[in-house]
Amino acid sequence: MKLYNTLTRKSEEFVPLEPGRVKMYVCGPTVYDYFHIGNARPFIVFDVFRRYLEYRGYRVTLAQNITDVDDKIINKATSEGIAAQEVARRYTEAYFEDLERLDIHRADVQPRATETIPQMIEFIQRLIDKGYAYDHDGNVYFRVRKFKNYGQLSGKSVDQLKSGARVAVDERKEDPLDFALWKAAKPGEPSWPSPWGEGRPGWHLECSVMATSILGDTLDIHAGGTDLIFPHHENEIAQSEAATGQRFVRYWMHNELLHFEGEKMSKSLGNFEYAREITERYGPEAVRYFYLAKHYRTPISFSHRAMAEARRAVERVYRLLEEIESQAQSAAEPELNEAQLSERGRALLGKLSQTREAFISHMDDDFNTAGALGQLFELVRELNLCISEDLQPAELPLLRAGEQLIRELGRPLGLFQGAPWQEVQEGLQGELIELLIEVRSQLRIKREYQLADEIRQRLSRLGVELKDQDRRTLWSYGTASQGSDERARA
RNA sequence: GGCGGCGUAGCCAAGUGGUAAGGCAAGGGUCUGCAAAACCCUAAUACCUCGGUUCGAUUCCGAGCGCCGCCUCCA
Repeated sequence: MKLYNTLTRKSEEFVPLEPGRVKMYVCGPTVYDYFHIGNARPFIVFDVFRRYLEYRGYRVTLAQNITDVDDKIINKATSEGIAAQEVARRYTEAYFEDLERLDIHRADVQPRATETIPQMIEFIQRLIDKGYAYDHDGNVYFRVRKFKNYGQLSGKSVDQLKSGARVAVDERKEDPLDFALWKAAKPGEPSWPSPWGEGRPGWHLECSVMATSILGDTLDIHAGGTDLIFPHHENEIAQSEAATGQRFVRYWMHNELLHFEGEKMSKSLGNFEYAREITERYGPEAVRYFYLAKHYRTPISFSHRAMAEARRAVERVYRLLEEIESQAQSAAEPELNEAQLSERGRALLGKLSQTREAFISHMDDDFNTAGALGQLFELVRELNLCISEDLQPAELPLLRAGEQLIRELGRPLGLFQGAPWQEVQEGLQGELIELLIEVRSQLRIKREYQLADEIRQRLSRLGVELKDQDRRTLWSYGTASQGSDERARA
C-alpha cells in the first residue's frame, strides 16, 4: 500500500511501526460553531481511509482531539453573552450529531483539551527543562530556532519566515517566530493553575499532547487539511520531537480544500454552507460520493448542482441493488453452475473477480477512491446489462454475487450499505402511506386508473413520491423536488 | 517574493511512454394503463501553450500562461 507523505513529498510504501497495527490521528474541531461542508472533507476521507485500513486487515487506533478552549470559543461566548464552557458543550454535542448524520465512525479515543491540562503542563515543563521553551510573565513560548529541523514539513526555512515579516512583533517573545505553548489568563477567560500562573494551553500544543499521550511518541499517520501544514503541524513536530526526542509522525497526510465561488470555503471568508444542512438536503451518501469521486489531494469546487449529481450517481447503484433483490425474490435461486452460463454470464463472472482486485489496487495506491468507484460503476453497468438482456436462471447467482460485492466494497467507503427500498415505516404516517398504496394497487387491478392517479398526485403534492414497479409500488419522501435522499439514507 | 498543488470531452473526474476508466448532462431506442423512473446504445475527432528527450508523450524534462493553497486564525 502506498501513501503520499507530505513530509517527503513522495508516495511511499506504507509500513506501520508495529506490523498489522496503525496508530492514526486526525485533527478534530474547535467547537465554536457547526462545521461547514468543507470541514467535513477530512472527516469523511480519513474515515474512509481508516475503514479501508481495517478492510485490509489492519487494527487501527484512531485518536482525535476536541479543542474546547480557544480564542474563537471565547469570542463566541462573549458575543452571545454566555459562558465559554457552554459554547463548547453545545458545539461538541453538535459535532457528534453531525458525524452521526454523515455516518462517520467515532474515533477510538476522543480527548478534550480541557481534560488533558495536567499532561499539557507536564509537557511544557519538559520543554522548559530541555531549554526549548521559556516563560515570560506567565506566557510560555517555544524557541523555534532551537529546533534544527523547523520548516521540514512545510518546506520553509526560518530565515525565509523571518524575512516574510508578517509575523506580528511581540515584545514578550525572544524571536517573532516563537509560538505560545501556554497563554496567561485574561480576566473572565477560562483558566487553569500552572507553574507559570493561571492560564490556558496554546492551540498547537493540544494536539501534540493529546496525540502522544494516547498513541505514544510516534504515530503512523497524522492527517488534516493542507491549511494546517503551516504553522500548526510544523509546530506540532517541533514541540513533540523536542519533548520526546523521537520521530513524531511517520506519514503526514493532507487533504486539499473545498472551494466555493473560486476560493476556499471558510468561516472567515463567510462563503460556507453548514454540513448538517447539505447532509439533510442531499443525503449522507451523496456527500460521501461527492468527496470520494475525486482524489483527496486535489481541490474540489462545491456547488448544489454537483451535490445533486452525486446523489443521482448513488441512486444508480441503489436502483440496481433494488432490481437484483426483486429478481431474486421472484425465483428460487439455483447454485452457480459455470457450465450453464451464457457468454454474457461468463463475462460477468470474470468481471466479478476482476473488480475486487482492481478496486483494491486503486485504493492501495494512495487511496484512489475515484478510480475505485469507477471500477464499481463498471460492474454496475455489466450487471444491468445482464439483467436487461434475457436473464437466464443460471445467472441469478451471479447477480447475487454482484450485489454482495458492491456491498462488500462499499463498506469501507461508507456507501451502498442501506436497504434498497423503503422498508415498511414504523409510526402512523408510514402505515397510512402503506395503506394508501395498497388501496391504489387494488384500484389499478380493477383498472380504475383515474382514481389511482388521483391518489398518486395527491400524495406527490404532500411530498410523497410513488414509483410503480413490476409487482409493487415503492415510495419515498420528495426526491423529485428538493427533499432529502430517502434511499441513500435508509 | 518564497514553498506547494492543479490545468483531461458540455460539466465533474481517474489514468497511462504506444491515440484514454467512470459519473452527470445530451441524442436515439426498450419497457410501462398513464406518470415518473429505470435499463440499453451513441458519439463526440477530450489530455493549457511552446520547446526538448524518444521510434513514439497527454503521460518524462524545461520554459511560459492561467487558476488555487500556504507563508496570519482556518479542515
